[in-house]
Amino acid sequence: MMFSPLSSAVNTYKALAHPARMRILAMLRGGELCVCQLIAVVRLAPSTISAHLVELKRAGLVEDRKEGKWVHVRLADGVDAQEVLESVFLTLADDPQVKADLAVLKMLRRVELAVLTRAGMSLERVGITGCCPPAPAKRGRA
Amino acid sequence: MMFSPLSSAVNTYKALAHPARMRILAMLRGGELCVCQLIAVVRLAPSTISAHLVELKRAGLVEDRKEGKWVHVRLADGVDAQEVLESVFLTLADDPQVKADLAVLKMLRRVELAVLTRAGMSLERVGITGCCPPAPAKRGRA
DNA sequence: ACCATATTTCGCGTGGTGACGAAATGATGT
DNA sequence: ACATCATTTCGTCACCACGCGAAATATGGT
Repeated sequence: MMFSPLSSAVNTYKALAHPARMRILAMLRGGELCVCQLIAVVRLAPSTISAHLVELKRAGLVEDRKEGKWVHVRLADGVDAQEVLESVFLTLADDPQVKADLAVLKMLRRVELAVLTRAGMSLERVGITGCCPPAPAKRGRA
Repeated sequence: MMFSPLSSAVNTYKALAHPARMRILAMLRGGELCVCQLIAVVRLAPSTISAHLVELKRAGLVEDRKEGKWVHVRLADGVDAQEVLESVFLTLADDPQVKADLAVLKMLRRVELAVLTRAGMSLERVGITGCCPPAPAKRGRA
């Protein structure tokens, strides 16, 4: 499909205008990731993450690749996207949430995908604790 | 208010993710404009344009200034915005809609604001014709 | 003071977005 | 063939964005 520069720019910015999608892009900066890893870090339902990825693909910002049981996602290498993404990453570099994501990711990369998925994409269950909510902490003691 | 880099970036992109707002920004590139001029070119209800301007102000992309009966809008000079806007303008430079807007604007700048507003912000009524819909053309003859 | 008028605010209808869980899909491994 | 399991699609719900016209606000002219 052919779109005017205006509407394709609008589509790009629409895709960027959501925290979860920005976090995903920031994580992909470090290289290709499995969808299950994104689910684990962003902590949204698989169906929700999937929808966000559809949006990012529609905007031409990411591409995916099926490898066996898993789907791997990476930043698109189109010139169009590249430029926008660079400016995105500059502002995001010192965001606390993004930094936390990258820290978790560093640990997560050492966990086999099979282990992660068998744990239901739960970070806690693969030994990565206290990253986002320090614990469920049902309201009771400190 | 203080926002994290992530959420302020999201807010910025949300503000950019609408054709009318992008067109407004592209027009402001050429310098300060009266709200009534924006209404005339974009052809949306005054209340709608006003709402879009509120959005752009919230995102820190534009500032306004009241001069007598009229409100003048200009691009914000914050460093944050400046950088994003430049990349926006590059992609928008050869968009047909944006180019048409700028052409209309060139003519509009020679029309006094009082004349424009007394014409109900109608381009046709100030002698600028055939820019967007070649004519109402109620469906009947060619 | 009063009227005209440029812009904003308000209220409302309509359509789209984002969340989820349940069900479908498609590839693996037994 | 069949069971398993990662991911997507679908249906649903709540909410927000965006359009408008009517009413409110504020400024200038008479």
